[in-house]
Amino acid sequence: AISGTTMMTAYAQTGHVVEAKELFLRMPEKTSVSWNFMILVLANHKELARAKTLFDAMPERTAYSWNIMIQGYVDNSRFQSALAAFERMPQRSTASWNTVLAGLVAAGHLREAERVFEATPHRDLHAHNTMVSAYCKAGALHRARELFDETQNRNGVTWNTLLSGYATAGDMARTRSVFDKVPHRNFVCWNALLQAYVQNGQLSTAKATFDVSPCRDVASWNAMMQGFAEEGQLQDAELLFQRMPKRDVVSATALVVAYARHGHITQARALFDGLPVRDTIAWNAMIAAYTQAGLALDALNLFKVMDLEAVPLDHASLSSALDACATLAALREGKLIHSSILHSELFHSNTIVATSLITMYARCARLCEAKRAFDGLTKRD
RNA sequence: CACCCUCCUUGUCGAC
Repeated sequence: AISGTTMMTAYAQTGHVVEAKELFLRMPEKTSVSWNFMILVLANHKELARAKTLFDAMPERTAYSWNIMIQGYVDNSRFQSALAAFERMPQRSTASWNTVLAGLVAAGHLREAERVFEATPHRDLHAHNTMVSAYCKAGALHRARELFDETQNRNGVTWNTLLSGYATAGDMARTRSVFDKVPHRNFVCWNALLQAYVQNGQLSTAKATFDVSPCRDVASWNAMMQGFAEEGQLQDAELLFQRMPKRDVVSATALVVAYARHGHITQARALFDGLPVRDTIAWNAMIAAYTQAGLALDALNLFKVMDLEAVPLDHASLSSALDACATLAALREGKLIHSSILHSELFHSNTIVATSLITMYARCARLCEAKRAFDGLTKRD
């Protein structure tokens, strides 16, 4: 017999969240694994409030359960809640420390991250890798290198992190020398080198790397295609897209954006409509394409469809939609979006969304004033 | 004890 927990896991992994939920509720004896797993599913689907309710209702919370909640808060940029949970939990595992560390890094709090790193009882390889990555993101490559040198038992992630750090900083000499020293180059490593050349405008070297790479996957093809697109070589990008052995939603989104940037908005939309899988970023890209083409009404309409189809919104979706409202001076629509933001409680502390909200209200207010002034004028006449 | 949570590469947006 298949256990309920196994069945539930299978449902959730195939995207059948509702079925997983029902099964969980019907399970006569809920195991600790099933509780944790249900919380994980809810947290991953941005249903943090429900996850929290379940978390509170659990008979026995392990460090694992706490870690899921902390990660959920981090994913939703609720860093205060993450820290609060971290401080409240009875015993912290290494994963707890690492989750909080990664959360602080994601929030851009390097000093705090350093403090947590120092305080971590068991600083494992994950923690080291997270900090190397943090220094790279902050442009502190010297510190990244020092920590890299101090790190025992480096793995592929450690090497790849430093390599990408140099690449982002535009230091191709060090990027290359790190690459040459990597003990076992994996797919990420080769792709990181490829991307390094792409993002530093060395498309022909990128191409050469691509051609000799023993590790070519969909990410390699996508990176090359994006390189052509960014150089304005739309036809080459298109050709690559057609020749790719495998395409995913990333490939298609990149081409949608490329079409749009070249003014081919209809082609972009056709490609978008034909996608078998459309994630949040794909929708955002299409909406932004309309906005940037000055087609604010199309942008707003597509946003409404996105919302209707229950695609998870993020700060970029909301920001684009609000920008469209601003352009159209659509105060009513803007207010609707605003209230749904307040209702969802997901974007309260998001500065990007807040900025778009202010812009929208400012623009509408100005127009309203203008309209009032105009009305006043006609009445006088 | 094992399992499930934490780190690296490709697509959208990010306020002088």
